[in-house]
Amino acid sequence: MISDRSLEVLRAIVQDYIASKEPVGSKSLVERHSFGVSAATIRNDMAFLEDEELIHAPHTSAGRVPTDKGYRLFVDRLSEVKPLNSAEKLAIENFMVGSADLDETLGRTVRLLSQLTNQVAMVQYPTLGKASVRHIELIPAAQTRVLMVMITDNARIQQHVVELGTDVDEQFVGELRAKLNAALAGIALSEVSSKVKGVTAGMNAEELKISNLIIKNLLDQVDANRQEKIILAGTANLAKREEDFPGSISPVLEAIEEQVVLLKLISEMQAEQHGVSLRIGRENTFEGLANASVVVSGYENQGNEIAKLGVIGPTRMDYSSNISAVRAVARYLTKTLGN
Amino acid sequence: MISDRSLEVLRAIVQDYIASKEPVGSKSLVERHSFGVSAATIRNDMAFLEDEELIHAPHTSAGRVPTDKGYRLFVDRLSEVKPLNSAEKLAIENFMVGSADLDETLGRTVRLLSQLTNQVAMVQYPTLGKASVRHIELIPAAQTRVLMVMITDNARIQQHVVELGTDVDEQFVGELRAKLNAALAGIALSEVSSKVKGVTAGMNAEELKISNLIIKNLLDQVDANRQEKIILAGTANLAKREEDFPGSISPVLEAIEEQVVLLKLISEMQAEQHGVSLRIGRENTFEGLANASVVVSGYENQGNEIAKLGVIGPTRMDYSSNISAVRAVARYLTKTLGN
DNA sequence: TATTGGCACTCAGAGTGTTGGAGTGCTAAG
DNA sequence: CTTAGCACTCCAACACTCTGAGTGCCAATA
Repeated sequence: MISDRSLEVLRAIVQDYIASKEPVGSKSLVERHSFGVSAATIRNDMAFLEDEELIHAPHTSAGRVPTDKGYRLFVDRLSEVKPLNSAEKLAIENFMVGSADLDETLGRTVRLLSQLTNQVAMVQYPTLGKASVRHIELIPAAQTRVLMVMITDNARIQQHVVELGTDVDEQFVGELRAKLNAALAGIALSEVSSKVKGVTAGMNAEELKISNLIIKNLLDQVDANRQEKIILAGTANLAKREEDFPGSISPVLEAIEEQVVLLKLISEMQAEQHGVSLRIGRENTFEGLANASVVVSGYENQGNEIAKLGVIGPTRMDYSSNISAVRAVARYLTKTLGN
Repeated sequence: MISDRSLEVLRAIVQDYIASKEPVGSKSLVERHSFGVSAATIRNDMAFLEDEELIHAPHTSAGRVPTDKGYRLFVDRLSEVKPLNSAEKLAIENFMVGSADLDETLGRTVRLLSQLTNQVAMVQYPTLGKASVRHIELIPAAQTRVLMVMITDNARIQQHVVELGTDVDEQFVGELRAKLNAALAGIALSEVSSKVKGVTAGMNAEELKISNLIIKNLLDQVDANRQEKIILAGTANLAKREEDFPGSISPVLEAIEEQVVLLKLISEMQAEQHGVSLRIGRENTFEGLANASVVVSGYENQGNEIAKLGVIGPTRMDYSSNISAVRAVARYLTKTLGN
């Protein structure tokens, strides 16, 4: 059983280490915090914490540093979420004012989050959710290809090229476009697959084949979150924190450059406490992020979580501030999308 | 007047320095190259080159390092464009095979270029060029806002939110949309501004006001290259080359993260020799890129340059290889777009 | 006049001691 | 359980030396 004082010691170590970036020893610990006991006692507690693998000594006769496990215990049980100060709140308000379309809103959001935390920020584009079809456009793009564009009423545009395998018959494509729009305009995305069936009535085999190709593609886009996308900001913050990443920052850069890695990472993270999800150091399955921590929160539209946003930084980060920043920005984004 | 041998010495210094990353001295120079003269003679030449500010000694009794001016002379007069080896050609072919829509093609291209050069690669999205309007969509996006989407027949989509200042009249927006499409579908972008005028005939003052707002926005999009966009790949390569950037890589990261900076940079660069444009070190007006060089080439569609692509790396980069890689990728992209 | 060998000089960087201080673990006493 | 005391460890900083690569200059030479 871990004593209460040991936990206090762990909290103190984490806090001091985050502040000073130096391993923290028993003596400076009793100086800076009022435990009411001597350094020797603290040392006993530290020995215990080390047995539990919550802290770790980089070498004999050095202070201690929290392990991933130590940080985890800290955020789960010892840290309070620091409320934003008024300057930060103001920054958020100002940043969001006058946002126009989705691209711009998300672009602003990701920059805001990176400025607020001084970390790398990421925002995932929303999934389609409850939107409905506004317009479908088919554009002959090459000899045998058609570009399909779907516009939804939540102002998103999805596009994809369909390879037909045969030459494009412009007139037929025009007819199909009209039929699709007649059948689907105003229809919720969730209803598209059922409503689309009637469209192919009365077609001959050749036409049917082409139509089915295009419709299949359309359906792919409707349910596909494969189209997901993440935008980043503040990559330069990594370089500034370079000393926080043992070895090099380049594996981290590589990881965040790979949309696939980020999407996988994000999708694995489900909200825990405070509506925020956290991965610390080696908890990230991806090797390149072994020295990084990820803070993620979902944001909503019409009451449903539609995507996530968050920050990536060194394991030695200020969890309290970052968690509260991520939460706050997620809330403001939810609010902005509500309008 | 610079003697031929001095130029040879400069070339040797640049080559050795790029290869070894160490300042190069007179002795190792005569060992590695057959000048047919002694080290003392080379030293005289080096003194001359230093007077001309083509090379520079980091400190007394160290070897010499090319200056920006030295690199410039090197690329302009001394270097040959290194043809790609067959492995590289193969890589390009394989990479481009099966590209589908524009997004994907450009995405592949930028990754290809970064792999080929081991530098940060960038690709600018094409300007609208000679495209024509395929479809215009107006979507009420909020109380007083309309999302305008323009689809062109070269498979590009531009969107923007228009703030009307008054509540959206859905029916009128629908009518306007129909009128715009009737007037503009199939019209070349260059013709849009003249053809659009008739649309507002017979409208009352209120309708006219709204229409003009939307039309103004439409025209903005037509001629605007402000909508331009650049995609990046291989940022992690910067971190790997960290020692090549005196100080820190973070100013460089900051610069390339700013689309505005990159766009300005690119727009200032007009093709020089070999169809490639080059900025070396402080030739970049942007301060953060003082230790970086930029290699850029345009790519074409239907015989017109529609946008640019290139790489960013340390001033001490292998110019020959990078120039040829940028050229080759630009050509292949041009070819791919031709299909 | 251009080239060369020789020479004295410089200096960064690597290697080696030396030292001080912060930190530890252990033990015996309170 | 806590504490003071003590012996021990080891990093970091500093000073010092040494070496090798490199330089500039000069007088001799072709």
